[in-house]
Amino acid sequence: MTTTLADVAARAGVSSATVSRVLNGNYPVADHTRERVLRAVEDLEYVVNGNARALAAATSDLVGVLVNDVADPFFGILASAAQAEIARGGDADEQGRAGAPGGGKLAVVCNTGGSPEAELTYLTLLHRQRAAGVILTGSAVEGSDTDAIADRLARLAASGTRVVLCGRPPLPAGPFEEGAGEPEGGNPVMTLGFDNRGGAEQLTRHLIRLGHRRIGCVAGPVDRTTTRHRLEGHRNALAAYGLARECGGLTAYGYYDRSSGHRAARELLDRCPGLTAIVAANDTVALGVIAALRERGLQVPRDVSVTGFDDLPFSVDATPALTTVRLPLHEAGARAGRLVMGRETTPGGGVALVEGELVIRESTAPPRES
Amino acid sequence: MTTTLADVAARAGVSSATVSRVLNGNYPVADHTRERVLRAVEDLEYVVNGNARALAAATSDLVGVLVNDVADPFFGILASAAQAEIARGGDADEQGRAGAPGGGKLAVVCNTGGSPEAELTYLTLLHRQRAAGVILTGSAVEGSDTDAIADRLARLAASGTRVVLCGRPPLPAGPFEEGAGEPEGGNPVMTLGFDNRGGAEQLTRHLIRLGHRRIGCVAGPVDRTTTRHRLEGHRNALAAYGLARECGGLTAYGYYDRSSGHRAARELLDRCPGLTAIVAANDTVALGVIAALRERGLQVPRDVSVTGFDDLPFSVDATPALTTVRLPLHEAGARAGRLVMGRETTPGGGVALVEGELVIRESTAPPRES
DNA sequence: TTGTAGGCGTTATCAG
DNA sequence: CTGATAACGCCTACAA
Repeated sequence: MTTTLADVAARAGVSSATVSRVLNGNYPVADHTRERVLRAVEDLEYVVNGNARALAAATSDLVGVLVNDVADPFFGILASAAQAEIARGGDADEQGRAGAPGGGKLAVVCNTGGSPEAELTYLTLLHRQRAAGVILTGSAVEGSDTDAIADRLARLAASGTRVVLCGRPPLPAGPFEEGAGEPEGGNPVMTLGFDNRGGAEQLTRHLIRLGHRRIGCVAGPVDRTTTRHRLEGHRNALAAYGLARECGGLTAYGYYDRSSGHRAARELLDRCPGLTAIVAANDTVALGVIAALRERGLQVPRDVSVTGFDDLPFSVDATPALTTVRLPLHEAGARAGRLVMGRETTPGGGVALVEGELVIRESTAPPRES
Repeated sequence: MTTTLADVAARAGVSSATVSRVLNGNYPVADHTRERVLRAVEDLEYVVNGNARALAAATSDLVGVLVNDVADPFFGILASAAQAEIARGGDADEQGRAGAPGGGKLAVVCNTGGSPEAELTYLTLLHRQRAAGVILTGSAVEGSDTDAIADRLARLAASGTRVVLCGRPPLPAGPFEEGAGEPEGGNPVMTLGFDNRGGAEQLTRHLIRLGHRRIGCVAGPVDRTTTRHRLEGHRNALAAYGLARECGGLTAYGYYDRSSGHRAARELLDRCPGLTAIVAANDTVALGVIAALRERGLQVPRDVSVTGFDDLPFSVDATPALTTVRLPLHEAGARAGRLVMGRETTPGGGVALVEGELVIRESTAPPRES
């Protein structure tokens, strides 16, 4: 049926071992022999069986990149940067030979839809395939399968797969990783976190300094870590200025998408018409908020100031251009890629924090004199 | 080291064959035996080796989705929809048993950056892994590796992998597929094309009917099929109104991104200050065009009308909201997913065309009286 | 430099 | 229903 190494060997008049050596280039082979083999490969249109190879060599060149939503540029940028770095090659250990031309590995991005079950499913599949590495991006859902996921990640790492968490809190230290070392022949789980708390706090402080006193907040889904952290940052700022009580109830939850922002803004406006500013869960949500405001005849930032988060590419083109916190998504993705390839390591404790930068544009201004 | 089927078998006091049967659930096994086996699997935290399985069973549950750029929502939406459909399960042939919980297959999206070499690399890797299916999205580069890619696709299909082209022209009929049947035990290569030509023509006609006579065009990269088709549609409309000569030279090429649109618009403006409308390669490019216009003190649509293409989610939030052609990306992706799972077939000849729909919003208006 | 042979972890085919 | 025992296609000591 399909042509195998043996077929190629037969046609080239050599042993299958020789063909293997030619293909992997990790053993000396006489030039003329090599040529004969390569010609046979061409003639037969031979394609190595990756599964057989992985089985025999006990190594794989698959790296999984799990994201909440590929359709969301936030993850798209992260994934794209990671992918480029992974494909680049130059792995720390197994330098030189590797399946992919160029020496790099094959990054496959898996769309989890933010569902813990889907994450688990993909993690299992990747484990089955004995993936070389896994990057898990995006906020985790608190509760439900947290333990199961942590468990699976720990096992993946223990079995030699390199695991990187990006934009998600580090795993709680398990029984094995109390010391500085790695758990028994495995790799440590590395973490690249985003400073969501700090970023959110900057945003709200900016608003308060501008003179705002009644600030609403459109948060993400309740059960996600990112939501909680951004909310904490917001509340920290509020508390620092003694505004906790005044704005405490002005929070509406929703998804990280435009329509949620739209809906939540209307809800907030109904609840508190005196609002002068709204902090959105992210840029996409902010767009929805602005649309809702406009529909009510409110101008941004004249009547209401609005902030985003992430600084996605479109934010500068929005009208008005969004005041937001820039997360270096591209760099973070690239760094995660390098980490998973073992080409770089996290400084200490396996946890690095990526800072956000306040970007002030046109969607925020002092509240109107009233 | 890692626990295998044999380990589980030993612990459960059965043969490895029995364990395999329990795990796959495709053969009758006594209840108490099954339980014992499952307990052993739990205890040992056993994870099947996907490679060994794929090797022995000669089947894989990997489906590759190749995209030009994950960071671009156009592809993100396509990939996300396809992924959902692929994970859903319910494969035509191998119903019931399948590696992934839920019966579906594992969709992995591969970022090619639009480079033919990267496409080839991924295709090769997928072929190596004996992928169950491949969806290739986005425009093809004309020239260079076209033949190599077509060849590889044909071979993939011939070897049983289901191949779907989405948003890309069909493969030239090879020597084998002249008849209606499939090439010798393989699958046909199915195509889901977008009506780029028709969409572009509608856009330009809309502009002309509005009264525009000097229409510029910011096209995509010269060598891509999508670019060529959209340009053809544009020129068809121009020709239909006898405007071909007048606007013939008003075309600037660039990438499908914002900054290219920005640069190209300035170039066009310098070349022809009398321009009253600009047709952009897609929505993202249109955003750049609008930004450039604004920097020159030109208002959209009062001074210059602008159109996009694709109708990505952000287009309705742009200022002014973009007049564009909506491509049903989500549906197309889902359909491609169903096709690659063999759950649906293309009507006739393996080629289906997806129509775009003209969406008129605020970025176009009649030219100013001058 | 090249060939031989054993093994990687599963599935599938036969008996029992 | 369950247990041996061949494949599956490739890699890699070990020999020559």
